[in-house]
Amino acid sequence: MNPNTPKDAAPAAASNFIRNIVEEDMRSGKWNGRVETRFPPEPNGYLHYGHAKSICLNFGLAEQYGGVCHLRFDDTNPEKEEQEYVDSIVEAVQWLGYDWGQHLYFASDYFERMYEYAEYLIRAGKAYVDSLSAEEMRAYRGTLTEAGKDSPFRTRSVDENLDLFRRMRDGEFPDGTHILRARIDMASPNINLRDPAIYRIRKVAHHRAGDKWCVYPMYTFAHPIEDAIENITHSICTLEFEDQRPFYDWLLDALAEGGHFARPLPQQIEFARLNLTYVVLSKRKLIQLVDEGHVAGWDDPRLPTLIGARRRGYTPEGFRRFAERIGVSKADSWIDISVLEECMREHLNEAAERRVAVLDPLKLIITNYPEGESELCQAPNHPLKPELGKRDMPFTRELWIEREDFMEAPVKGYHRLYPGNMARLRYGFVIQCTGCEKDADGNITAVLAEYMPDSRSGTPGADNYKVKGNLHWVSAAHGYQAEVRLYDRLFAHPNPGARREGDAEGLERSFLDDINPDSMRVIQAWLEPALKHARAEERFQFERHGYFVADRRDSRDGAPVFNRTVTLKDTWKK
RNA sequence: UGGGGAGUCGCCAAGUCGGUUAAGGCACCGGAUUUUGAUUCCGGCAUUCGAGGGUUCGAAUCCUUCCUCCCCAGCCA
Repeated sequence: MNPNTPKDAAPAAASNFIRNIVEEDMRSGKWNGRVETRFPPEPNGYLHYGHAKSICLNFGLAEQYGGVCHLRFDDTNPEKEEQEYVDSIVEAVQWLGYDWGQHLYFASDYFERMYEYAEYLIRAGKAYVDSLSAEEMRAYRGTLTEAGKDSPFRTRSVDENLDLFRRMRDGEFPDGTHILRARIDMASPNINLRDPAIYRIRKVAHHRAGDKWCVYPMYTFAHPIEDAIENITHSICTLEFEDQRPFYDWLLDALAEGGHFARPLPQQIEFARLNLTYVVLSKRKLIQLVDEGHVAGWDDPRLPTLIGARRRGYTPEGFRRFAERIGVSKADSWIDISVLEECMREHLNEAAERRVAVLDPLKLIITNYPEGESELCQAPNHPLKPELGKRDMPFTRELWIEREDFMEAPVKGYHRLYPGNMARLRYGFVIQCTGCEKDADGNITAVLAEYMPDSRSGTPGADNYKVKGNLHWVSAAHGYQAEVRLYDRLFAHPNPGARREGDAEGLERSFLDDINPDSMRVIQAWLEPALKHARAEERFQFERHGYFVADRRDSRDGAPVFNRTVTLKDTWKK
């Protein structure tokens, strides 16, 4: 086995409570070995890192147990949903590498059946049309500690309810005048069971159904039905829906009793949503960041959207690795963003070819190297994969090196360039620093050094010199300048907008106050010639710096623009 | 003060129908290799499971009291 193969290249699936449920169902034969899950986004926004966890969970489960996972759009609220979001979601899930096959569904395609089920509920005495106003309904609902009371319309006859509901559908009433409610228990300690609303009048065109409907089902009513229609076995959602599970079961049970669905019925299972430090994931905050121009758009590489992550250079494999690493449970937890970053590094370390870039250039003059001459040095494209070959890097008298690779007065432990010290120019020669040049203000303008002609990498003499320092370089005569964007975390605080110790009483913080002013630095870097031909979205490790990707929007043929995905780990404390 | 959840190492997280030393990962700390101060490799890292009481030969696992945190009163999802 290749010693460089990461130990978790093919990680054994760790046990978690959802896998346990599925495995128990497999053992008991509850579903005859079938596993069918679904990722059910509402098309009212862009997918973010939190969705990635859910996508990996649902599709991953299907993948692991030989089942299928549906991509289903929960488009029951025409006022918020748009086709644009459907398209972006499809693209994002595909980008993550998941395939739903033929199983692309829309809740709106079930509207007819949902309507029929609603009528069935009315006929079964399990639903009624209420004509209270929204405010009255709220008042009748009671509070967390007080029971609610029955609406005066709760006792309407089946015929009257049916008549009213049909007229709601036919558009006879304005929005908000009537509503269909499940008839359960206004005194239930679970507020979600106090006759929840299941169908409302909304005279709005739907992005797919057009003008066909003026009554739309509520999530509470629609979701269980969608699951049942699609024969979902395990309906996985986040914790805040836990209180709704009794209604989920009540509804499907009622429909099963009426012969509309066969048992066993889908099982709702809740898990804790993702919380990440240094990141905001709430839809409202993301919209604000975009609308107020704090970032350049929904695909800004600093945004935690999947479309942003893609531009940033994050990889689908990295997200999958991340999902597996953080696990699934019901405990509220905060994952440090560095875990995600490390997952990206791990994948990129395997996947990305190496290149050289000088981000903060300082001239290095090899005083004993002839002017006007050059020779080719060979640099491996990937140290872990020799089969990827090597490329040429021209070596000349004048080179660009990193400004931080020289110190006139070195600090303790520094082992790069300083007067008298030897270091290796990676893939080139060992040099000995002889001094530096300065301008009138004392700024260092060039480093001077002599090279050891017999120390060339790859030759027998290369090992004659034992040096600790190893620096990268680009020939001043052959390299070229290009735009590189150095991205960093969007927020400078782990919990943006949260109160801090020592905050004055009553001080209100906004997450916007915690925006990192250095979240993006645009520089002109010196790049090695081979980088000129990078294709959009091609990823590289810029040696000793980090991972970079050719921007998919702004790169041009022969002129790629690079985005920094994530830095390399650096145990040398500056 | 109603209901529903959750509390196991710095961060995640197994284990929860009681049974020898409380999985694993990440982080961290060594040490080895290394032409990336990267990677890789080896080693270390909870007498303790939110707290107290109890049952038991034996408890993170059972009982009990308490504490903390999260969610629910949209005609949103």
